[in-house]
Amino acid sequence: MAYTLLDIYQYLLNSYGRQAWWPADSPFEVMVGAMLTQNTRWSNIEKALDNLKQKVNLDPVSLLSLSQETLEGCLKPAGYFRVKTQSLQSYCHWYLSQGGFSGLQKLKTQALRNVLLEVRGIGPETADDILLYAFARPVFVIDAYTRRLLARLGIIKGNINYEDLRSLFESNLPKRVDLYQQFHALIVLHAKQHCWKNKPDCETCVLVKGCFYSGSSYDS
DNA sequence: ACCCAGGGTCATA
DNA sequence: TATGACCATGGG
Repeated sequence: MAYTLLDIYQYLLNSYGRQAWWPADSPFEVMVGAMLTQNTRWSNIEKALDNLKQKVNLDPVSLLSLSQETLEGCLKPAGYFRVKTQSLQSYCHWYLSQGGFSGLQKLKTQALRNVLLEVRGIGPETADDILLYAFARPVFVIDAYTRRLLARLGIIKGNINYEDLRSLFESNLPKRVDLYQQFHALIVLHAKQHCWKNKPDCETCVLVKGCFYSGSSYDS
């Protein structure tokens, strides 16, 4: 590959600087945000989080004290509000049954990942968001932007599966939480800054000349 | 009016 | 294992 993953990281870091990710007041809020943001803009999730905070403290016991209707009402701006209400309630029950944050923090990363994936509504990316940004584990988060960027750079084929791409990152980078947190944040920022649908040209982007990887041509 | 967003589940072949 | 339908709101 022309670029190593570290090259890409250095370029992004030099271009944008360090990012403050994930915005949240607590690890539990990170988890809630991770579940809500599935296939949805963060601005929508902020509205839902505000609705929740206006009713209760953002902790599992308080969330479970809300009726189904009330919770759905709060989550409405987040989209898929019925699905996400179910997922969030399942998560809260599971979280408490596992002894909360301190109980879960005792598990090794692989074990924690496995039990996370058993929760309704948590797939690989959401699990890895939670592992990396709430539990501070060295797990690389793969999303659509990550896949498109690497496909655009010719490093991977667009249809590489999640686990293969994750292991590509984790086996070619130092296993450092801070690095993983920054890298993922920078990839998302870069995609939004330069590779938007309406501005396919990005002369300031040295990494990908004429970069335009928001379209579907690199999805397959 | 259309497109899509920081995915996941389930049914089908 | 892989593809497709479905979930739903809000911003461009």
